[in-house]
Amino acid sequence: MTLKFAILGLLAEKPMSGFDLVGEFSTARSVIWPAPQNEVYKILRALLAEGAIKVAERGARGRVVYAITPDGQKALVAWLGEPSDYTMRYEPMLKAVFMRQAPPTLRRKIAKADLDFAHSQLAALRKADTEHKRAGNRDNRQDARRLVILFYEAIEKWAKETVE
Amino acid sequence: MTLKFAILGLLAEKPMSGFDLVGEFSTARSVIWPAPQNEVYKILRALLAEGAIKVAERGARGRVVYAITPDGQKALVAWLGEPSDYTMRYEPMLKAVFMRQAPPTLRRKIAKADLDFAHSQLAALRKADTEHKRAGNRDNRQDARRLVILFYEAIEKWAKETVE
DNA sequence: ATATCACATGTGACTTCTCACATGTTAAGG
DNA sequence: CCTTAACATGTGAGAAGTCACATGTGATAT
Repeated sequence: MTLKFAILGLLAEKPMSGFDLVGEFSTARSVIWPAPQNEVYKILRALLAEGAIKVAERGARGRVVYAITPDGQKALVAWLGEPSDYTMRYEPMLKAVFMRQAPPTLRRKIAKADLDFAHSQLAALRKADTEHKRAGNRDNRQDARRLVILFYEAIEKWAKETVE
Repeated sequence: MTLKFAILGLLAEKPMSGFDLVGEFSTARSVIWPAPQNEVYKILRALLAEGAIKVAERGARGRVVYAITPDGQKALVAWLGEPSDYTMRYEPMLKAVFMRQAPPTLRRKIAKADLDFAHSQLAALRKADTEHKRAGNRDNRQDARRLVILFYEAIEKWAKETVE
């Protein structure tokens, strides 16, 4: 059900088509909550059926742009207000739990990979940050970007300690 | 498939029954990778079928204790060596992305809840840390605990900034 | 013109996950 | 003894997520 609200949240920011949404989930943002192309269209149909979104525009090549409805807005805020599920699924963290089962060389290799990934993400996030500031348009994602930056800095710190 | 290795990893630390494993996944550790009771038994049957684990002991009330086999050890290390999937599923982080869709009061409420949760987790983790140090037995989980502590400290920092 | 590629959505089979319920066994207390 | 609670595993239905493939359309470059 969480993915449903991820899609609804994106549509609350601006109207988009299924194709656009697939793009959102397959790039930088996919890191926070992944979604196969398939699911996106399925959920759009469901959201449409329950009246949370509506067809805003029909374009070329069968393109359908959806926009959030007032009902959808309400549903999104209601979800935000509900107590969160604090369980996490993050493979690198699970691997850390069992790392000691592997020889030191492998442990260092794993930490190195995590470090590289954290660096690439941090670079992208910081670039997005400065670009948003330069553009000066209001930025709905600043809270999240801050959180994700802190998150990868934590990974970075851990990985550095572990590589040594 | 990740859950399979979570179970295999736990059995690599010490032999356990399905019931024991269910307990592992429903307390502190569940926070890293959740598993319904149901799945645990199903995966145990699968692991047994592929020879990654074996029956180590049969106890009262139908209790079956499983232990990892050399093949299982190999499979675990092979999994550790594979490139990680860096996609994350963590609802609080997703909510942060769409937070600005909610009024400031609600935003503060969400951040407060995250802060409280981070605090409770940090307290538990630090307690486990000092206990392990006092006991002095070798600690397979120290890397992971360090990572999780850094993670919750990041959450804590973000939540504090956001509550203000 | 027409070939090619990016755009755009869809279907079906399969695995994993979740929820709810069902069943039998031993330990422990009154 | 006998009830109760914790121990221990299991089944089945349905939702959500994954993988691979299929289909059609419009832009653009040769």
